[in-house]
This record gives sequence, structure tokens and C-alpha cells, in this order.
Amino acid sequence: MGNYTYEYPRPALTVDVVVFTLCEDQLQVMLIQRRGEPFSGMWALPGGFVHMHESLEDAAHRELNEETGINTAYLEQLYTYGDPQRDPRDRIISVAYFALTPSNVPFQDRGGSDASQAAWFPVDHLPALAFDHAEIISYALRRLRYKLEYSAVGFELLPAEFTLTEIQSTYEIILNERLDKRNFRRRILEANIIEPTDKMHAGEGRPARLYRYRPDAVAEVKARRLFP
Amino acid sequence: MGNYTYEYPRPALTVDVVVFTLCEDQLQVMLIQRRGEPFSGMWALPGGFVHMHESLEDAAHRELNEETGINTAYLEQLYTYGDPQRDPRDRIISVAYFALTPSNVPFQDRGGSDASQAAWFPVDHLPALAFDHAEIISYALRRLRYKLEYSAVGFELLPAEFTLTEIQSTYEIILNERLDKRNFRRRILEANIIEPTDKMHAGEGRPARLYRYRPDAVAEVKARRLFP
DNA sequence: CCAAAAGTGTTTGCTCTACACCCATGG
DNA sequence: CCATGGGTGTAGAGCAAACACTTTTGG
Repeated sequence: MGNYTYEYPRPALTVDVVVFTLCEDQLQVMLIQRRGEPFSGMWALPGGFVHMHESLEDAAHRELNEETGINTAYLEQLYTYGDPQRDPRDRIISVAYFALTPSNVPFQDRGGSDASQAAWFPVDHLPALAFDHAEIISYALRRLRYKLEYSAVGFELLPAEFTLTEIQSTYEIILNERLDKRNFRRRILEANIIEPTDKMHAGEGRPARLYRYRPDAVAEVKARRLFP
Repeated sequence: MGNYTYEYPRPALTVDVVVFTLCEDQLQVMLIQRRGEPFSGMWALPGGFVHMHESLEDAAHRELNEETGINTAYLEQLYTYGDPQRDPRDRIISVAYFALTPSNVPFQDRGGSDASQAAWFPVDHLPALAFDHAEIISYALRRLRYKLEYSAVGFELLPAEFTLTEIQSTYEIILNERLDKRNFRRRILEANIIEPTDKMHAGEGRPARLYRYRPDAVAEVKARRLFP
């Protein structure tokens, strides 16, 4: 950090949040339809300006809540987008965040001044997107798939209690790939990150045991090495 | 991205660069001694304000070159630090970058107005650091170790031609762990990312063949799955 | 001829994968 | 009693880890 001269013109600073959920057997992302220019009518990520005295993460939580009513437990920084041309009117830097919310958490559409309505969209059927938001979502999706393989973020998309089949189909939907039931169950139980409750989930067919995520679980797997 | 009101006060935006190199069998990081307040006399990462019409990555390259003379090939974004208290005088957001440079590339100390001198420090013997730079370096180090295991970034720390023993000791120094010579050689050759040159490296003992990194190499390994 | 570093294969254990049938419940 | 989803074990293949001696050069 070199020269401390404070007269430089400053870019504006925003946060944008990519929230994923699982709904109707699809991975979905929350978008807001723009009302004002530029990109009027197109869809964009929830987000907005960072206040002068709040942290970036606080700003992401606040904007997400203001625009969609979602209070997400899982939020992590994704990447900072700073191309000088990314907003046609002004230099705007955006710190993108990546969030997960369980499928059973409803959202409230709180469309404000120039944001009109909020809605979930399946990640493989996105509408036309404003700014560089298509790129941001595509990177967030890559990160989600990647993290799913070496950490336990998948549970953030599930309710507090869930069946083994529910976890498995969470994984299958996100990875877009079928998994073997016996292998999946053996390994998730051996990983020691979930524990059975004494409740059962009734539905069609034989009732399934409900499990919960162990709050003390540490589940990160060492990467497979390229070299020994 | 919601409300477009441009009257918000704006935080200042800087980039900071964590450059690693290997030197004297140690992993080292480049620091600059501060002359002005705050943290006068302490050491800090090379960095500075982002200009209004340059990208974040360009700013990182430029600041690194201005302050140390290094033109690094490998530069990637690390994380954005935005705690409201991280600079005692003003709200400053810093986008941190992570860079690697081969050991044989010299640097020129171009200490300017309030940055006095630049120097390499072994990562396990760092001096007192200004701002949150200790945290930034610690995160960069974690990322380096992590990436080393699933990608081929290690070669960015080596000269264009190198011996197998040199790669191995690069890995050993960064991971801080001894590796088996035969397994290492077998796997790095099978990975098909380096090719032999017809040159030999003379020194003490039997001469070693020099290899080069294959420019067309794609070397990312799939992560080991937590679940199948 | 001695010191110093380069180079080279095999065996063993473990982990991953593939695979099919019975069970409990509700209607 | 039938449809629906829940629950369970084993065998074979491929990958990873451990391990020691010979070769080439310079002094």
C-alpha cells in the first residue's frame, strides 16, 4: 500500500449476491427485474451500494434481505468484478457473494424504487441478464459444484432434518449426475458428519429415517494431489 | 444491483499484491517498508490506488512493477478486504492479488515517496506488518499450498528449464513435507505436463536432465470427493 | 577412488466402483 | 396385495505408498 493521496477520484462500490436454492428438483437462482435504466426490464442479481460504515459481508446480507426477504446462513465472498466498462454510466466495482438457502425458506418480494420483482429461475433457463451478471452466475455455479465435492456445503440447501435420499438427490441435481445409492450412503455415514434423529419421514412407500447435520462436524477433504 | 443513486460517499479502492518466490530453499514474500503514517517503519504489501480507467488486474500489475520492478506472469485475484476499520484514517477497500515469480528474476528497489525499500522475507520470519497485511499473507499462503496440490502453479516459481529435483524441492519447500523421489518422478512424467530438453544441468554429482513445462499442458486434477 | 546427486521398478494394501434384492408402509 | 420408496453387503480393479540400489560426473 503505497501512496496515500486522497484526492483520487473513486469508483463506486457495490455488492451482488448469487443465492441458490433447490426447488422442484432444480437448482434455482434469485433474480430481480430492473425497472430503471440501464438494462431496464432485464434481470439482475440482488445487490446494491456498500454503506460507508458496514463491512462487505454485512452489505451483502443487508441487500439480500432488503430486496428478497431472505436471511441466509451461508454466505461467502466469490470474486470482485472491476472491469472499467462493466457499467455503462460510471466506474462501478462489485464484490460478488455466493449464498445458499434451504428450499423450504420462502422469500418476500420487496421490490423497491427501481427494482420491480424478485423470482427464482432454474440455472439452466436464465432470462436475459443485466451487466456482467451472467458471468457472475456462471462462476458461482462452478464454485458451488466444486465446493460440493470437497466440503459439506450441500447441507446448507437442505432443511434442518432430512432423509438420506434427499441429500443424495441434492448432490445429483447440482452435479447433474446419477450417484450410486449404496456407495453414497456408506460414505456419508462414514464421514461422520450427520447423525440419525429418532424421527421418521412418512410419505409414499416405506418411511425414511430423518438425519441432522452434526453441528460439530468438520468436513473438508484433502484434495487429490496432482503429484505425490 | 438495485438503487442507482450516485450521491453515496465512496470508499477508496486499492490493490495489494502478495508475491511469492523461492530463494535459498525458502518461500519468500516481497514487502515494502513504509515511511509515512500510519504504521510508519512497518512493512506492507506492494499496492496502491486503482486508477479510474484501469482494470483491477492492470492495477495490480502496475503497482507491483512500480514498487518492485517485478513483472510477474502469474497473477490471480485472492480476496477483497473491506473491514470498515482496516485503515485507521479512511474507509479503504483492498482487492488482494496473489502472484508468483521465478527465483532467478531480480527485482529493483524503486522506493518512492512514502515507500522506502523493498525486500524479500521468508514467509516464516515476517517482520511487523501494517494494516491487515499479516492476514492477507496468511490467506495467500494457504491458497498457494492448496493450489499446488491440484494444479500446476508450482512451475511459475521455476525458471523456464529445470531439473526434476528442482521441481520436487519446490514442492517440498512449499508443502513443508518430504516427498518420495520415485513416486514424484513417475507421477509428474505420467501427468504429461513437462517434456525433456536435450540439455543437461551440470553441478556437483551426476548431471541432471533439464525439462521444460509444456505450454499446451492442461493440469488440473479433479478433487477427491467427500461423497461418491 | 571417493563424494555427491541422478536415475530407476516392484510389491502390497487400500480405496473406489459396480452391482441386485428384500423391507416397511399406505392405499 | 400391490405400488412406492427405504434400506443393505460383497467382490474385483485400479490407484497410492513404501521401499534401496546402481549410475554418472567432478575433484
